[in-house]
Amino acid sequence: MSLTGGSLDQAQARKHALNCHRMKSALFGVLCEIKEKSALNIQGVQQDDPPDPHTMRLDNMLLAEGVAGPDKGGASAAAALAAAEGTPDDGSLEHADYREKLAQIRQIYHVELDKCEQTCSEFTSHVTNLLREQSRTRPITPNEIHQMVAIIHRKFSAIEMQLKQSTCEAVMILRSRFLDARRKRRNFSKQAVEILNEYFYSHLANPYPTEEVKEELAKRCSITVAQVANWFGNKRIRYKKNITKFQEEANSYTMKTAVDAASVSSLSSQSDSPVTPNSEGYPAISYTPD
DNA sequence: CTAGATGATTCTGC
DNA sequence: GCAGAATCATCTAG
Repeated sequence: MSLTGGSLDQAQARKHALNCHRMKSALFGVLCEIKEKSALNIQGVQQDDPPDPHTMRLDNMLLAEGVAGPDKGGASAAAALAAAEGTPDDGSLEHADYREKLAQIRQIYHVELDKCEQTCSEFTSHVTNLLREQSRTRPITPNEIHQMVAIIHRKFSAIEMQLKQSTCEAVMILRSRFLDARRKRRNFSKQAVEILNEYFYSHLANPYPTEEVKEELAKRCSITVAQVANWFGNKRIRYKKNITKFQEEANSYTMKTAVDAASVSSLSSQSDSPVTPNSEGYPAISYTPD
């Protein structure tokens, strides 16, 4: 304070004198001209850069996924998902979940985008005002201000692009989660496993059900033929890998079928049992009671 | 939370 | 094209 206090008025007066100097505008003109030509000038600023194909791709994808553009609640994406899946039965619940998560992504995207745009315009006007203010005391051309604004916009559009990219990634992850059938794996019902095991162990010598049998088993278990085939494929290999581990299970099922066969009584409600007796000559697992 | 179980997928050989 | 084998991703019991 002691340094400036006394001379503040003096400095202000000098500044004012400078601003009002008759040569000021001429001097500024020359300085600006030199600046435009010199290295101080902002280099490499192309005003009309062509639309970036990467950005366009991101925009198109966000539009297609229902994240950008009019709010459809991800309906189109969910529809596409349903079409890709081809399973209209259990789809509604899954799609509701999908839509909900997509809506979350959409909301975050728009909030962040708005924030970005607002910050950009605030920062731009701040810098513009600052430069205009400074242009009174140092040579700054309107073109320079314009270029500075362009630079700011470019920086912010880079941030926007990153936002778009991460949003796209999030959507893709979400999509893959819902499209990947493995992620929707549900264990078969106890009854279904029972039916399949029953067939497997009673045909242990040749556990290769025919197409007809697979269809029958699929119907009884309320699963698809492919699932039956998968189950038998897995079962065969896992059984073979560790027979001792399955010994107990095998015993329980062979016993069960033996009991069932022995008492073909009225209590058996399975009139359409596909469990055909094992006619092959393969050695079945031996029953070893404890 | 973790290990084991389990349904699905992918690759390979026949 | 099918079966076996390996692997993945999820489910589930403890």
